[in-house]
Amino acid sequence: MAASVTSRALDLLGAFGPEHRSLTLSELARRSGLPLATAHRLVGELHKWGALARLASGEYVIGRRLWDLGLLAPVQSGLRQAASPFLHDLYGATLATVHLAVRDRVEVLYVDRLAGHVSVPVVSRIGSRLPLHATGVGKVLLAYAPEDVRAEAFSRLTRVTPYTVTQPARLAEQLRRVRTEGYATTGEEMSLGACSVAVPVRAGHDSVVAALGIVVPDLRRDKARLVAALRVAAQGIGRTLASAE
Amino acid sequence: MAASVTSRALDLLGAFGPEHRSLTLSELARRSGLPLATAHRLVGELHKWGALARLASGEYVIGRRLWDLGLLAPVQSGLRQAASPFLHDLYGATLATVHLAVRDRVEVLYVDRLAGHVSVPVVSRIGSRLPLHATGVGKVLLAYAPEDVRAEAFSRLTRVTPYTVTQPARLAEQLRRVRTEGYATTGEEMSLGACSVAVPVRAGHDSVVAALGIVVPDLRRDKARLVAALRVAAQGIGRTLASAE
DNA sequence: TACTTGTCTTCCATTCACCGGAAGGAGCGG
DNA sequence: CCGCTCCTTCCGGTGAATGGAAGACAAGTA
Repeated sequence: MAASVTSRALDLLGAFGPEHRSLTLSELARRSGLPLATAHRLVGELHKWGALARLASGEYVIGRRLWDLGLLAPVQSGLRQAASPFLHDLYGATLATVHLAVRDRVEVLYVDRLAGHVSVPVVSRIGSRLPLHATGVGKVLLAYAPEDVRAEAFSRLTRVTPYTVTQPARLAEQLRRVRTEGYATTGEEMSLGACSVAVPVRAGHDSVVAALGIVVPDLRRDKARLVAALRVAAQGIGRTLASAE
Repeated sequence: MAASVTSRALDLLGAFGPEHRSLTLSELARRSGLPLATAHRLVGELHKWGALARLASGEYVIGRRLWDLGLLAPVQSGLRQAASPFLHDLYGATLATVHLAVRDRVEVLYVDRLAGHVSVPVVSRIGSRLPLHATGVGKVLLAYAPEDVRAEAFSRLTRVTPYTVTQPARLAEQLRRVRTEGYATTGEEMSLGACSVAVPVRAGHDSVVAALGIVVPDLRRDKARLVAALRVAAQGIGRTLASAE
């Protein structure tokens, strides 16, 4: 119950999220469970320092100083740096939305993303987390995940669209094919009108450290070419990672 | 002098910077001017919440939770979104490092960046700030900045390389040419071996809202082509911004 | 082994900064 | 004008933050 000032201030920051990018003072107080007067004082300090900024409307948003700080976080920074040029190549070759993702516990965490002009409906953003079973990169990461993670993921096969795979047996079969074929696909399982292909990114020879995927409106056309392009890029990333130790 | 707990905790976070991505507890205490015991306790709270993470070596780094939060900051998010595909096009056309920057007071703030395989020595990163007078995008932003900003910038023409323009008269002449010609160039003024070209990005017809630039090893070759490609991209971004209101 | 020098961690009595109810102000819609 | 919601300010009691001191640990030196 003991609530230190620090944790209270942090809880105020925690009230923000992808769905709540801007909040009024009273919303902040409500969402963090603090008395209005207390929230007011703490928000004032956060604002003074630059952790929060205030819109013309009076609502608060995450400030630029936190943006700066966040960019310093070593969240897969080696991976992102190594991958960057290959993502562009891949975009150039496919003109599709490109995704680089890692597994964070039982979710997909998108660490980089590259959107094209003609965008199919894509939900992901850099930093967003999605279920492992409903995305291409997620299936790849799940296929090579340890047993306990797979068990946990199978216990929460939520339906997102009518096409989401929610039958454990069918998903297990798909994962088996991912391991033998070396790539995963989805068809409108996360978002209607969007299909995806993804391949694993390996550091050295064994471990899968990330997944590389693209989102396209239709897969029937030239899946083979897309898979080939993905493989070239994934291998390039892997080599870069290996050479950088 | 009165140092509230909140501001102290924030000061601990502020001890991190591009040059100091990982810090030991004692470094944190020193850099923030806090007694070791106090720093220890506060860092513990920040760590528990996920604002800081701890490396195997025992050093602290910015944690993933702050990374998440930072991504929520509305730092030119409209601009970044509108520009993204055009940056890729520009990279495809030039294979050079591409920069999108805005002016933050008297500095250049890089809001997006796209690096190629063969990278010339480039100092910038997303989120980094550099002086206005020593970079291509900086000169563009300075050329269209209000009078007081220009005055302030002229009062601090620091030398970065032997080629940095530090004479006010010469810089003023260059800015005049930026306005008449519509583009700015630099030659090893920020970093040896790196030249740059940049053009303004206009929303609607008048105001310059950002600058778009590329960095190449040599400019003598095909400056005209590069400027043309930059202009196409900048116009595209401007149109997208205008159509999105 | 004993000593040095640097880390990090824990403890606890003092005190001072945080707390939050209450009251006042500002804006809005009926 | 009243009622509603939001934001801001005030202030006395009190419990959470403070930081010196002491101990634990590791690495380097003689």
